[in-house]
Amino acid sequence: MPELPEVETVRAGLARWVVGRTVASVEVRHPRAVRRHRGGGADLTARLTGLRFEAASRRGKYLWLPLADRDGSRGEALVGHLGMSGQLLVRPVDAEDEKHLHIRIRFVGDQQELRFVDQRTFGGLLLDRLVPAADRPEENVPELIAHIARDPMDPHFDDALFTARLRRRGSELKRALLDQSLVSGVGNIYADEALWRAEVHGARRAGALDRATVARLLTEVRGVLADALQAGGTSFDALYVNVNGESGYFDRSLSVYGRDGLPCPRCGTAVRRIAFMNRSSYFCPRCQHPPRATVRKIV
DNA sequence: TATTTAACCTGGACGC
DNA sequence: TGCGTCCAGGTTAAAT
Repeated sequence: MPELPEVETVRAGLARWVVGRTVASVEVRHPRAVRRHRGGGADLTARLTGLRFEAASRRGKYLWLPLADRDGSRGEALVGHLGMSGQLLVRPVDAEDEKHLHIRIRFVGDQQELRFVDQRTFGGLLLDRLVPAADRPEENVPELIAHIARDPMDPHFDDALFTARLRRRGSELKRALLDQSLVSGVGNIYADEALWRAEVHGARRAGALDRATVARLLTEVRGVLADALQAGGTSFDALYVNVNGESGYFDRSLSVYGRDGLPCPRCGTAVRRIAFMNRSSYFCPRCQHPPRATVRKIV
């Protein structure tokens, strides 16, 4: 499923294939794909047609394409989230429709079109107003995601601020890592991988971590994201904005995620799976010693 | 206010 | 083969 590295690969594809093009038509085929657009599909279609995409931006797992208005002024963007199974594909206009094709955008004088395809429809597109970023007013972000923190790959990510905010949290560490208002772009898979690399158990209290541990964790979060981004980049195909909405190309590099019962690559101890937040967490019980309460719960 | 839970959704895997 | 159940997980509204 798309996390930061996958979304960044999509953003790079959009920057190459979509930026500079003017929307000729929009077809919304599934209302759920535009459920977060206040005016619905007809409104999105009417307001987007005739506008030109100026850039391709990203924060965490959100993408947006700022629009040049008809009079040249800026103010809105097409915002997208891929959810768990969403794909943004650039396809020839005569290519067969995908089974779960929900939105089609055609461009003026172009034989390729942008398609939003999403099996589980957790993702979607909307048109949103751009507002100044809270920490850097010269930078615009869609209003919808103004509350989301920068991701650790962002050059303006503030390590000291993150450390301070994390250490004020009373919740478990993994829950904090998945909180997009604290740090964006980290999902269930890469949270588990980063925690394993840092040799920290996700059930530890965030507020109980010392600064050195937080620094080590942040380094490993960046490391796992960078590795995944590199893997995503190597599979990039020129025709598709993103070849693979299903996770896959980073699978070979996963150390604990999805490896219940298999040996930890570092110490050989069997990897454990526990239920957490209605999903699964994977960890090495030797490298990542659980806090006492968790030991009681999983034994 | 801060934190936690449940719901949304589809298709593959699995058990019977 | 067919049916029912479980599972995957990002986001957010609702509940605690």
